Formats: sequence, C-alpha cells, structure tokens
Amino acid sequence: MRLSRYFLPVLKENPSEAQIVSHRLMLRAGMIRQQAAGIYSWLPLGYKVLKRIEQIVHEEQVRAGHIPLLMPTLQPADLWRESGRYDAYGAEMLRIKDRHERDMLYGPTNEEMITDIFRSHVGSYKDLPLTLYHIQWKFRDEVRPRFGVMRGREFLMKDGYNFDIDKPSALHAYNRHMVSYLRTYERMGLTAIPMRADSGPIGGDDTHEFLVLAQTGESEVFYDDRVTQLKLGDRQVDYDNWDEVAGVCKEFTTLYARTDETHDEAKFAEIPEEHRKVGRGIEVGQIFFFGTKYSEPMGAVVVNDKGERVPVQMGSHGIGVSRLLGAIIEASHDDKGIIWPEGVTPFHAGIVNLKQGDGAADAACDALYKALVGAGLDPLYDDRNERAGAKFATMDLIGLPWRITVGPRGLEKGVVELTSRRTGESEELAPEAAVARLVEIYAAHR
RNA sequence: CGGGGCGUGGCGCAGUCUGGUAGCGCGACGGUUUUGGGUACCGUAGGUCGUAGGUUCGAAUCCUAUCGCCCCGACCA
Repeated sequence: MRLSRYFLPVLKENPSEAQIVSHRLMLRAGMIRQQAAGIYSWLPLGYKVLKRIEQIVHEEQVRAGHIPLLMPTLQPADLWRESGRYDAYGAEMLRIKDRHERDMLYGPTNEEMITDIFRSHVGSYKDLPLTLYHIQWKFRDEVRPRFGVMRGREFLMKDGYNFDIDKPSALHAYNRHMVSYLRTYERMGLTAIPMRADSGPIGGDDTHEFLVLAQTGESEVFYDDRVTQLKLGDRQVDYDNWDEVAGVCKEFTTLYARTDETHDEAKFAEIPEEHRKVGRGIEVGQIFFFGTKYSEPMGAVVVNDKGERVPVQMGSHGIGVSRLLGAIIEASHDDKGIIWPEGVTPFHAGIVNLKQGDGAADAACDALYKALVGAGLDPLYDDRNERAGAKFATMDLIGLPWRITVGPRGLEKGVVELTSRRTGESEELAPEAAVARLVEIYAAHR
C-alpha cells in the first residue's frame, strides 16, 4: 500500500478522552474511532490488525480440530428463558423488541443458541466429540465502558463450545483448548498465563483465565515468575493424544499463578521469595468446563453406547479478539508509539523515501516495493511529500516492526537501511538483501 | 448505580466568575522555502460555542431542563 493512497488519519496530539496507553495509541494511529461509549468503528489500520488476530485464532482453532460456524448477533429471548439466564443476566444484556413485540436480545454469549443447534441435529454418541466455535460481535451493556477496545460494550469474541459424551472426554476438550490458546497467544507475541479463576455468570466447575501481564491490567495477579518463561515454541502437539495434551497443561499450570479471586496466601508463600511476584494482568481469554449446566435444562441429550439417554457434557471457551489489540499494545509499545509483534502487524514493513521526487530514491523505493510484494509481503510505502522526520514519526507511531529507509546518500553506496522498531538497531544492506532478510524473518511467523 | 469533571472548527485548549456578537496552537488546503527525526514563512478555508427552553436591548457567558462523554468506585471478556 502506498501511504498517499491509504486512509490513515493519525493524530499528533493525544485525544483527551483516552487515559491508557493502548487507547491513546489506537486513536493517534488512526486505528479506531469512537461512535458511542464503548462502541468503535475500526478504521483501515485497526481493521487490518483485527483481521490478522482473527485469522490466527481461526488457524489455531482449526488446527485443534474445532469447527467454525457463525451464529447471529440477535437472539430470541425464549432460548434464554429456557436456561434461566434471561432473568439472571441483568442489565448488562441489551434487550430489544422487534416489530411484533417479540423479546429479542443482542447476544452477550452463545451457550443457549449453540445448545439449541446441537440438540436439534445431534442425538448419538457416534457424532461426538464435537467442538463448534465462531468469531462474532457481542454486546454487554457495561455500566462503565473504558480503556478503549479493552473494555468496550460491543466487542469481537471467539467463543467455542465442546460437546462430549462423558466427563473424561470433556476434560480432554478443556485441555485441548488450553493448549490451542497457548499457541494462539504465542503467535501474537504475547505471554498469556493460564490462571485458575472464578466461574462468574457462565458457571462451571473448572475454569482458567489467560492473563497478559501489564501495568494497566484490570486484575491483580499473584504468580511464580518462572511461568513467564514457559513456551510452547515449535513443539508440535498431537491434539488427539490425551496424555500429551494433559502433560502440556500440567506444565503450564503447575507453578502458582492466580488472580485475586482465587488467590491462596498460604500457597503463595511457599514460592521462593525471588520468584514470588504480584502484578496486574489483562484477561484475554477464559475456558470453562461446566458439564450439564445447559444441556440438562435445555434437553440436549444424546444416546450413549449402552442405549441410554444422557445429557451431553459441555464446556465453553472464549478469546477476546478485539480486546487483544489493546492487550498487545499495552504489552508492546514505547514513548514513540506501538511496536507490533511480527505475527499481528498490519504491514510487514514500512518503506520510507527520504527524498520524494528524487529520481533515484523514487525508483529505488518503487523497485523495493515491487520486490516485497513479489515476495509475498505486505509493505506500506510512505511516498508522501513530507520531511524525513515526519515519516519516521508516523512509522514509529503505527508500529511496523521493520522499516526500510531509502535515501540518496545510501543509494550512492548502493545500500538502504533496515531498522528494527523494537531495538532501534539499523543495518545497511543492498535492497535485495533487505528483501531477503524480511522474507526470512516472516517465514518464522507463518 | 454512587461520587467528581467536561462538552467552544478535525485534534488540544483559552474565553464563562465580572453578558457586548468567538480566539490561540496543532492539523487541513494553496504557495514559497526546506529536505537523514514532526523545517520556516506567507496566505486560505473551516465553528448556529452539545441540545431545548427561559431571563435580557443583547447569552459561549446567567437560569431551568435534557443529551453526550471522561475519571474514581462497585461490576465485568
């Protein structure tokens, strides 16, 4: 994309409504525009990152054997009356009447609807196990939305639901989700720690939240800091191997890590002092096992291999897709702007032409741009007729992890400059070599 | 929902106390200049001062109502 043809309304000054860094930077980088409290338009740059994050979530869900579908945002109230949550949910649920005076609601989550789909089409243990998920907009009418997309009223969420014939199988589904979530967050450049959590209004016996450590987190967290060193890395986990999956979960959940809701001071005190940490975290996902909480009242029954009718065992699993943008920025920025991890960056690299209108510089940038596109990368070429400083400031603000600087001075020596946004380190190299380096870097993030 | 604050060009703000018909910086646009970290200068456009009602010769300014947004708390992905 050429910046002169793009829509990137960056702001030089901080909008007064934004208090925390991710909100400020998203507004300044022209990623979002607030339309009402907790409701945002996603401008091109923000939309691009949102889509990249969504894509990673999809890929990792499919890899774990989960099946995508799409349920509507508006739901009939009757389904929620069946589960008893229509009255239980409270004012956070946005209730609407259609023209026939029927009670509708903008879904805050989809347990009832997925259970309805399941019960009308699945009746036998032979169809299990089954995990269905979707990525859809939700609405929770928060009393006080804040922190930009981190605590919006409308938000994009991946929610998945597993259906299993018995508890051991359902617990494997729980574990499988945990591993797939760990992979998902790692690909986004995040360290998200699974922490035992309270079940909240969704209900259930077993639940973990995934928290990204950040000063601005909404939850206080207590942990052994060795958990932050745990990585899945290149490990290929066989999602059908119950023991292997359970083993990974054990590895990631054995060290103490809890939110204030489940904090146990005695156990915390057993951690060696140099590893005992208290901090704050942003919740970016949660997994629940809840057994027959919905299947029983809603009659989601399957016949098992003995011919008995039993309520199906369920769990639900969520990733806050839109809030992840905020969480990533909170975890990855400096005083100049955002620093996107390679896995989610809106553009792979920025090209800065230091002297727009200079024949050699223009030609070199054009060639570089074509070469990057030809190599399957997605560059942003700042071809505006601006001073170098303005171009650098824009690039730093929007946080592309790599920048190629092209100017007459370097071109005389046959080199361009490749700069890491994260470290600020630059190296001079031939344009073809810069392309090759970027190809290599991004090959590691596929 | 309790407490606090704010609504004035795209963004940040002054003007409100002490009514006299709207201003500054940034940005945008046009030009000159400049060109390796938000260049300098000149010029132009853009605002029924959140909305409605009231007081007044006259309201951004005073009064009433209302809407919206932000912050702290309680709540939450």
